[in-house]
Amino acid sequence: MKYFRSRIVIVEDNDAVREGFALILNSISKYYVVNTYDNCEDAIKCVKKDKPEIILMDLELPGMNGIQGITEIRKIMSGVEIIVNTIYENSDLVFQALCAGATGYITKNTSHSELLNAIDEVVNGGAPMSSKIAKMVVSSFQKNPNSPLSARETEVLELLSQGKSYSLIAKDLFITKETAKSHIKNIYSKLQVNSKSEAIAKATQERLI
Amino acid sequence: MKYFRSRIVIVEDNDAVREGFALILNSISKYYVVNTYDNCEDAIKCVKKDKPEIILMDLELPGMNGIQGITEIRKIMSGVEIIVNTIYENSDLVFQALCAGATGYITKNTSHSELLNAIDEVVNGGAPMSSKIAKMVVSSFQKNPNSPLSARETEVLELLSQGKSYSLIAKDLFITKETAKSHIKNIYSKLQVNSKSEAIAKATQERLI
DNA sequence: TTAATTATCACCCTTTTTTCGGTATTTTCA
DNA sequence: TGAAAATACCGAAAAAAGGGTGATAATTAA
Repeated sequence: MKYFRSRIVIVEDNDAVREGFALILNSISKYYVVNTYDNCEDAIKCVKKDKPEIILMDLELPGMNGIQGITEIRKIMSGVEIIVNTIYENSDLVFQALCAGATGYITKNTSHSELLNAIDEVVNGGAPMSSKIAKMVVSSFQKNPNSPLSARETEVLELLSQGKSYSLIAKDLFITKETAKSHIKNIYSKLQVNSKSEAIAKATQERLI
Repeated sequence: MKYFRSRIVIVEDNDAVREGFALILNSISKYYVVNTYDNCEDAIKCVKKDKPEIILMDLELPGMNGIQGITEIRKIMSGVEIIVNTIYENSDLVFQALCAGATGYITKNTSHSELLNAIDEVVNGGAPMSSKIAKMVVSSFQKNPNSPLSARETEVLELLSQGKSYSLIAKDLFITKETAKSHIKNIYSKLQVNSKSEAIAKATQERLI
């Protein structure tokens, strides 16, 4: 049981939506809307004074965009939980927001009660997001099943990505350095790259490892 | 609206739990439990015949473990949705399961109705998981705020991880190749590594980039 | 407000590693 | 019975790593 109201800041450029959220949240005893902003810049300036536990944040804002905003706010208050609330359900944006430090990502077609649930989830250490977003996030972990590489080559690539040299890879796989070299040459030609780090970059992008 | 019952397979070694699930699911018109197994090996053998859309899978099983099981099943039926249902809420296991191809991960303290919700979520293209798991997954995207590297060094490391050579990095940052080299040397000493790919591996592990 | 430290930039030389271009045998599997 | 994969070797050229040095700006600590 929480004894204090959760301090919430809202960053949202649509006046009606922003004021609406504030009204709803303030009507519930466990929440307390400290401040609301229609742009990131002002929110960043005041975040130290506002000391919110949770920030409800739109991404499409005039001036600084939401992703940069999240990054900046995180630099100032690393502990704050940021829930993105946007109309966009674009995979790049989702990953950018999460990487920048968002805890949750919910789209604007969700109902008010779901928004309240999302806030509760965050308070309880969760990471609220729509099913579709969750699926995208989970998919990003999964290997590409159509790898052009053979099993052995994948094994070699795995070791490469662990930072191992030719000699170490050879030792690990009980083959000669020259053989490791051969495998790597084939990997490069299949992935159309010509260095270890390029191979790792491509393999990571295409989730071959 | 779905017109056909979702074909479900259950892999769970506890007889009571397994039969319980099957009974509950079969009592609901939109589900149909094709088969149940108390081990991975048998499930793998029959997955082609069973043609499930969804597999409900325990991880602690006699014989082959659940992670390997997921990998094998995915090789045979790449489209099947696998929901892990286990008592363990260990981060390594979660990531291993997701990487191996699990779509959802729910722990065994969730109620039956939540389990049913999870199945529905999967049917509708979602990725069900508990708040705590979701938070772990989301956290895995977020940068480590306590990086030992300077801003410039992080920039260089970012380019390194994109597979760029010394000369390309220098060109991108409008510095000489020798300066890029200096930065890289410093990065190596701070991360205690001695090659590009080791640096990338360490940076990825510690989420410095 | 200094003094000290850190960050950024830049150069040189040597050694090691990697890359590129080949060739070639054996094993495995469809 | 082929084709692909895995194994192994060689030499030249290019890139990276290891060891230094040093200047200037910026930031932090005393």
